[in-house]
Amino acid sequence: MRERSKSAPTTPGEMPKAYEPGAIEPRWAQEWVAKRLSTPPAEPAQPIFSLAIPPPNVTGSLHMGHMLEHTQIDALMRWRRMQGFRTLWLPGTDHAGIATQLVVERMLAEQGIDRKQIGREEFERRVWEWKAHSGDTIKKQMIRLGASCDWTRERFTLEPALYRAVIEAFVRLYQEGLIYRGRYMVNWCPRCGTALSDLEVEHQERDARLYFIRYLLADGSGHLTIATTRPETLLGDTAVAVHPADERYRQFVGKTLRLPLLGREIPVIADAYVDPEFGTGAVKVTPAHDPNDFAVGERHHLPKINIFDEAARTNANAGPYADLDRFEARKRVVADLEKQGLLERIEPYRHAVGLCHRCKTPVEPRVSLQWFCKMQPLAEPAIEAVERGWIRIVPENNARIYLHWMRNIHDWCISRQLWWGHRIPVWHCALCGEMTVARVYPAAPGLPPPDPPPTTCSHCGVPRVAQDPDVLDTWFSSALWPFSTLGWPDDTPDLRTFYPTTLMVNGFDILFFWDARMIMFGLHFLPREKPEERIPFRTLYIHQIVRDAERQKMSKTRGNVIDPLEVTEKYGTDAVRFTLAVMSAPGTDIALSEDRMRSARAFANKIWNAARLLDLNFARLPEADRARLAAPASRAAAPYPLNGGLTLADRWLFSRLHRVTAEVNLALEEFRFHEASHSLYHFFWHEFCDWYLEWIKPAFGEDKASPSRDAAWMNVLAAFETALRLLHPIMPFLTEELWQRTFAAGENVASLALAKFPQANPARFDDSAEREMALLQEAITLIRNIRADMKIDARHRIEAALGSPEQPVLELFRAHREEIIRLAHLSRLDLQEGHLALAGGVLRTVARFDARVPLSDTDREAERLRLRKEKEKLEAELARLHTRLGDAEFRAKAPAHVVRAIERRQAEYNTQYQKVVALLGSLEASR
RNA sequence: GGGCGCUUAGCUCAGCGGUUAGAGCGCUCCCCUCACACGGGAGAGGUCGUAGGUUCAAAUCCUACAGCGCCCACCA
Repeated sequence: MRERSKSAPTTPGEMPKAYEPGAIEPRWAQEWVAKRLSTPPAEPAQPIFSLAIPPPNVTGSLHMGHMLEHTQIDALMRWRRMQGFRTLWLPGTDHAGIATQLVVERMLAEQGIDRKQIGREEFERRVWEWKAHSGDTIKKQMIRLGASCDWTRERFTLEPALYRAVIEAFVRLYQEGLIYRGRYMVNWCPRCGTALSDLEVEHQERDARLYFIRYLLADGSGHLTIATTRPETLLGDTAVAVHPADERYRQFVGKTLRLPLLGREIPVIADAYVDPEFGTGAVKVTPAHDPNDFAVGERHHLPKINIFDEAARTNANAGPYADLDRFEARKRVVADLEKQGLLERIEPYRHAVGLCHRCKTPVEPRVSLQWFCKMQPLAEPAIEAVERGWIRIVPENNARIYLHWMRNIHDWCISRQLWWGHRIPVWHCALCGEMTVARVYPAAPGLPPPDPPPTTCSHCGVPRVAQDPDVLDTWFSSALWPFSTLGWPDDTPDLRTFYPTTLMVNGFDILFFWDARMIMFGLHFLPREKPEERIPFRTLYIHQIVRDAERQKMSKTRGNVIDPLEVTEKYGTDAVRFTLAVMSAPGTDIALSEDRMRSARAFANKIWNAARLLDLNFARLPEADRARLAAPASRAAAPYPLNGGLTLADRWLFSRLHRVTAEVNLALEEFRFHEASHSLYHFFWHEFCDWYLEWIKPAFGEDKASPSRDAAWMNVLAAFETALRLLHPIMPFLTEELWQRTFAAGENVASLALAKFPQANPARFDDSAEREMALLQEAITLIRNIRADMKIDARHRIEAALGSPEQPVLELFRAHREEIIRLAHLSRLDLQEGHLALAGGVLRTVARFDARVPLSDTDREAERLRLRKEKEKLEAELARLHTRLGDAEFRAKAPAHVVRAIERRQAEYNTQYQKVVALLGSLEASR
């Protein structure tokens, strides 16, 4: 049934010494795609786990932020898929209107080409060219990362089907009266030549100046001084405003001022918007170039004088200052004011400047004709969906941020004066000025035919209509993504099966841009009875922000991106994935460091070599034994008992394995990738490799067939294979390679990616095995400790003695004498009942036993100092515990188990303390 | 102006009410022991930003302060 990989090494005993990701990872990446492992199977009955990718912008290639996002999504996808969910990770890309247009414009600029020279059609053709290139790069990167997407369902926001969804959404909202067109003040980017939404304006604190300018009264009876940060806009002033209750200026209200430089007469008006505390308490009013002044102008019916063109250069209204850049105009205006003695003073002033989110040009508020989407009616259900828990937001404090924003939402400017995007499907009549709406989109097979573009006005019938030149904000199409990609507006099987999607994963930076709007549009457009079935996703998980070494945010426009392919090639995909996962603690940022990647690479290598150790020994077994021991049936039987009972090491290992399994499952449930990774790292390296493999080496090294050899092999292979499964969601390549090599034969799945994810069995938790193993480890460590402190050559075997007054402890040591001898590198081990005497050696003592190494030339002084220190520490600790236990309130109020634990500890410390005192005594006596 | 977050070992960060506070890297000492020097073994290193408070008990909860960062916002 399954098809064994031809490329995987098949001969045991031939593994390279080090893990070579470059030779292994690309092979599996290709094979997973070729075999379509990530296309959800057809059976409809299974539980669904679906996610629509946050479509990367086709502005270039993927950066580390994407890699973090994709690593987390992929880990969850693989985990759920292995758990038997019918998973769909739907991939795709975003046309990213303004961002992509900017990239192509910059590219053309390098060739000295302006987009206006080549025209709209040719420009769009060039952008499509670029899109093909960028989209291809992105897909390759994702495949290389191992992203388990269903590539048969790949989407792009500007492809015909999604174009159609956008047009459908627009037309419906328009017909419902939720989309309107009007002349309002909007944020305008003079470089991009387009309107922006409020969200696309980035505020940045900057040092600026506050100019105090005199406006003379027309009757020559005096002057008013105003303060402004933008003196050049006085060219468009149509009033000066003061607060109605401001005594200082009461006499001025209603009088006429002469506008400096231009001499135009303007009134002094009273408006409560003015803050008497700021500046001089008098404000120049420029209704065409400031949002507040715009509102004042509306209230007072002031004329709006526009002094700038689309590129924020002064126009004819600026009189002698016409045809200047806005900053040049400022210089000239200030210089002339100074010359005329109208500039009182300049103060340094720090304030926020609005910048274009994409190109960082200072935004110019501008009155223009734009399209808007009414938000309040859409926001109400979106608030309810989160308040009532239909959508869970993780980490949950993001829900508060979301709700706060939603409750204060403003209408959304959705039109952009760009060429790259979905054209607004509205035709304007040259004669009557009315609008004609039509469902026009690119025709394609499988789609209903679009409306023909209107040729006559639907109102007056005159054949002089032209399509609105604007395109839609790129986030308009993004807002439809979770359902447009599944076939909406048609009621497709995919939409019925996978919507609402189970999960959305993205960064905080697009919570408002995207998540909020998906929720609003999903709730609005899905033709389903219950609102909880209309939501676009059931859980929204907000991931960390990846920063560079200087803790700067990584972003395409900032240009400080680390190419994921570069580090992937250097350290291996799995190592980078593990690094990202292990640093993914919720609510924190990730300052990516190469140190961590190196350590993750070492981890991969460690696992590789654990496999190699098994492989080398396994290779010596007869082939029939190998087939039998590695067979799925053998692993299913593990842990395999020997002579009716498991060895301590196996009880311990499987106890730990099941606990780690529980930890990993729980951590992934809660998006705690760092906990899952830590558990796996610690288990694999420090428990499985450092202790377990060392412990059992002699057993599985046996050549001769025996029940003990078989038991050892079955157990170690089963544990190792389970651990590979556990690690697969985070390190898919390494685990797949190792699994295919040893375990795939006889399995009915083609890949580890389709194998079953382990489930913890609490019956395997074995406290006594863990306690006993801890005692043995403590004994071995204690002897190694003496060796290291006494500078005993690591190659030299020595004698040692262990003594304990407790029979069970001695029994344990006796039963594992061989392991202690081997792991502490001894030539001989004596076991004695009771405490050990110093007897001319070095004696170390812990609560339940003593260890002694006979030595003639020990450094007694150093040993004495060490003991002194230990004694002091114990005294301090005992004093603390004594006070604690002497506190009646503590005994009365603390839970019984806490009191008992402290009493136990006190008893242990006491024993220890007495032994240390005695030891110190004998050391000093023999001095 | 609001809102949110951070301050724990030299560095980067976990832990967020109950044993002697952890990890990775770095550092010190020993070892190329037949899986791995991307390794093994053993260590050193922290009064958990400051000051109060709550509690039997506080890195962990509360308050204030200091420093750092982010988001939102129409005071020119």
